[in-house]
Amino acid sequence: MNQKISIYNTLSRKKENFEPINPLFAGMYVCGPTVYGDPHLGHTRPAITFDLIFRYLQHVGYKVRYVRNITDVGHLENDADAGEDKIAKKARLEKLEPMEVAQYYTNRYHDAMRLLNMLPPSIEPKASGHIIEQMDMVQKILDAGLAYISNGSVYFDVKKYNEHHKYGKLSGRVLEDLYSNTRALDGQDEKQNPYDFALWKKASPEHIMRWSSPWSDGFPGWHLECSAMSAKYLGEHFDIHGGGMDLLFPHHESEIAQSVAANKVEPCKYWVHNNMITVNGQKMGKSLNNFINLEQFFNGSHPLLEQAYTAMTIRFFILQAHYRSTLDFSNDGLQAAEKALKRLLIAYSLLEKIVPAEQTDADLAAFIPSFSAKCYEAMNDDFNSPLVIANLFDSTRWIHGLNEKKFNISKADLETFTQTFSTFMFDILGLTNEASGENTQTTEGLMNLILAIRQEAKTNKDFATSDKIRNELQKLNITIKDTKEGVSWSVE
RNA sequence: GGUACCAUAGCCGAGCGGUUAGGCAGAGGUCUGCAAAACCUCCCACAGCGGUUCGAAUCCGCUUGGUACCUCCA
Repeated sequence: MNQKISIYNTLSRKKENFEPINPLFAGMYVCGPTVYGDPHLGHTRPAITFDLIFRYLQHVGYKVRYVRNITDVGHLENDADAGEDKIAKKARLEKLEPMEVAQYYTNRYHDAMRLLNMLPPSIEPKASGHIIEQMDMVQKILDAGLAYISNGSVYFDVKKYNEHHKYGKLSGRVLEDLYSNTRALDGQDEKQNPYDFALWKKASPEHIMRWSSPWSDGFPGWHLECSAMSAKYLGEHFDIHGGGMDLLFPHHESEIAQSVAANKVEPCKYWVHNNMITVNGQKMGKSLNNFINLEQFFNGSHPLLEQAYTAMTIRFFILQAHYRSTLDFSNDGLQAAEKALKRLLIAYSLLEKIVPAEQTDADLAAFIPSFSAKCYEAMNDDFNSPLVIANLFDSTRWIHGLNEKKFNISKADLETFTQTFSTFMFDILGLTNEASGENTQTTEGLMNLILAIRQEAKTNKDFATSDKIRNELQKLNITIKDTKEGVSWSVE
């Protein structure tokens, strides 16, 4: 690898050098969505964060296996015994097969991810397809003596585990505090201690998602799927485990405990957590009922939205903040992102049209390698996408200078410049020009005809006609701009 | 209450001990029949109080304010 990446590890609360377990290969597991509702803005944060990491690791030469699960069983709506599976509940409400619900929302999720230009993960395993692996893991933990059976359910024995390991090492908690701070919930009589968590839950008669097991007809517990599936596809010890900060405790903490109990090894080397998207300073979340669906962004239908925002605007908006910072939703912020992205895209289209000269001016010749170096430096420093964007903006000054023929650039340097810009903008940040490619030959021909007529009117100083054409086209969301180089048009 | 973390110009948002972040908005200008857009220039902030240091937005302590997790959550 020609780049040294430093990555913030939640486990050590420090940036560490990224050194994968197997040189040249990188394994990354990310907690995916529970498919019981439409994807909302909150879902895009981890998706974009780990898409960025995936893209960058690949770019610098790692062979990356990126695993992101689909949770279609097992997440309880409330507390243990009184709880009902989220998918099952939705299925009951909508009178659908549970798998129909899961499939529907999985499709919706995929559609949104595609629009946001996410690369698909290498493997996207479903919890429901890995019941056997999860049962095996339960048995291993039972065999290790770190779980107990209670009324058909299997619970992880946190207290016993803690005798030889440290439960709470990831989230910085100590067991004694957990004990005194755990709320008294209903139906905890099955547990020996309130902080124990379920590995297998016996299904109540009305529970429609259930599988046979040695312990009971039931379903796997909250945290088990990620442990089982990551081990299956990435090995018992892999490189990166990612997810939202809200999953730190108890989800990831429990994953560590389960994996250590079952496999005698911690699941991963680097824990990476993205921060939350907030609305008016508060976390955007399903449970707080303050989330905005992605579809609502795309059509502008949510009351908090002043307008519709494209997928790329959202992607850019998110990339403009570092993944470990909270990001507050605002119309101002999104509108700023929309304009800023447009400027970068315009700059790139200008860059593509630059005609090279014999030689490159000295200042520019110095800039081009430093531009590339700074972009790599930013990405190497814990994937600092806002800094990459700042560097792209710095380069636009040179692009405009070239466009106005203030500088000269050689063919080779122009290629390097274009390559650097395009690599970071499109390959690594994963931005795209949504508008391009929409215009058919017919449209192109029609527009050329209309603009020729308008130009004729202008030449004849018939501004009434030329303005009429411009205004009427504007009503069709086609914007005409008279520039020095000629007339340009674009569809909004 | 416990645990983690944050506080940067009108707004968003980098910064990790010493020289410009960047974007949006705003002001001036260039271009233009007029628009619009674009481009150029300008706008120098770090919650408060102490401390460490030759030097602190950056390290330490305290205070204030805020967030997340401790129950499903991206």
